[in-house]
Amino acid sequence: MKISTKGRYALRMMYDMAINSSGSAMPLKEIAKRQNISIKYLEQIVILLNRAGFVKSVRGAQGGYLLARDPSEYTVGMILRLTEGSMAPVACLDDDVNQCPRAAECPTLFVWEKLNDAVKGVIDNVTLQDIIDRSREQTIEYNI
Amino acid sequence: MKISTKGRYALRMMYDMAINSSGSAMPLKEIAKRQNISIKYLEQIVILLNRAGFVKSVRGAQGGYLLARDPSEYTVGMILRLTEGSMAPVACLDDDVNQCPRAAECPTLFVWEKLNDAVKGVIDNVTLQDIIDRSREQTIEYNI
DNA sequence: TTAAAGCATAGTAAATACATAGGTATATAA
DNA sequence: TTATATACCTATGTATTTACTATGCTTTAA
Repeated sequence: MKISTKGRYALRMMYDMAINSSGSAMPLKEIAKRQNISIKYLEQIVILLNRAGFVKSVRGAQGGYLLARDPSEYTVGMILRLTEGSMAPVACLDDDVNQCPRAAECPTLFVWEKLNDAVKGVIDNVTLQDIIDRSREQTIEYNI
Repeated sequence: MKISTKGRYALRMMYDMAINSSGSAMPLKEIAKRQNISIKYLEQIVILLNRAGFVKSVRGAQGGYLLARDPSEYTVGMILRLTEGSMAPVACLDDDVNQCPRAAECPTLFVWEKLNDAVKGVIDNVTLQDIIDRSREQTIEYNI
């Protein structure tokens, strides 16, 4: 039940772009340095964000990445599902393909449904903007 | 973020013991047959439940396993944590050992804390008895 | 034209998931 | 007392996933 580095790094990367780039493209090299993550690994993760249209890429020298939308338009759930795959606790809640033939009699299904709802309740209601706001508050506390 | 077969099978095994054994020990062979799970795999899982005192074993012919306590005394969380390990979404919430040195400045920590609380809110508040009650209701619906 | 960036694909070591296999120990029933 | 049924224990195997690393190509601003 762990979230892998892929999802966590994607979130940190988008957070980093949001707070550090001001209109111009942010090269992965700098994100990798600030976040202390292998640039080569980030390259593989950002390609998912790019293909999904979550970030825009600028090729060539002085290039890099930019958020495609306002931070308030990305939920944590969007980013995690894209990178981690489904966030459902069991495969039978993923989609119709993995439907279990025993679902109707499954005595534990309601537990997984409750768990799924609880997870969704969090990840679909926290946005990148919320993370930014929260980190600003933390910084202020430190400056007192 | 998936729950593995180990945790799910442990839950099904304990549920099976609860509803099918009436005082006498239930052999794994029968549980394996009813639940359609490899008996050899169940053996490895039940050993965890046994060592933790969740079930009692009866050796020899006519032997098997019994729940050690009333179904209402087992939460889903107890069973999952025993078999799956920690249910926290990130390692830094597991224990003091995995504490991240950046925790104080971590912009995403509050998200993982909320997620952890949401998961705990479900798995620590659903008991084996709840699963039994719910499955009885389902059966009744079918008999209408 | 060159350097800095993104883009694409492959490789790899370690861990994890999901079992299977084969044997030993113990208790019951014939 | 012997056969059988069960728990118990340890090892092995295979596929997949995780978390990277490596190599090389393409694009573009300066």
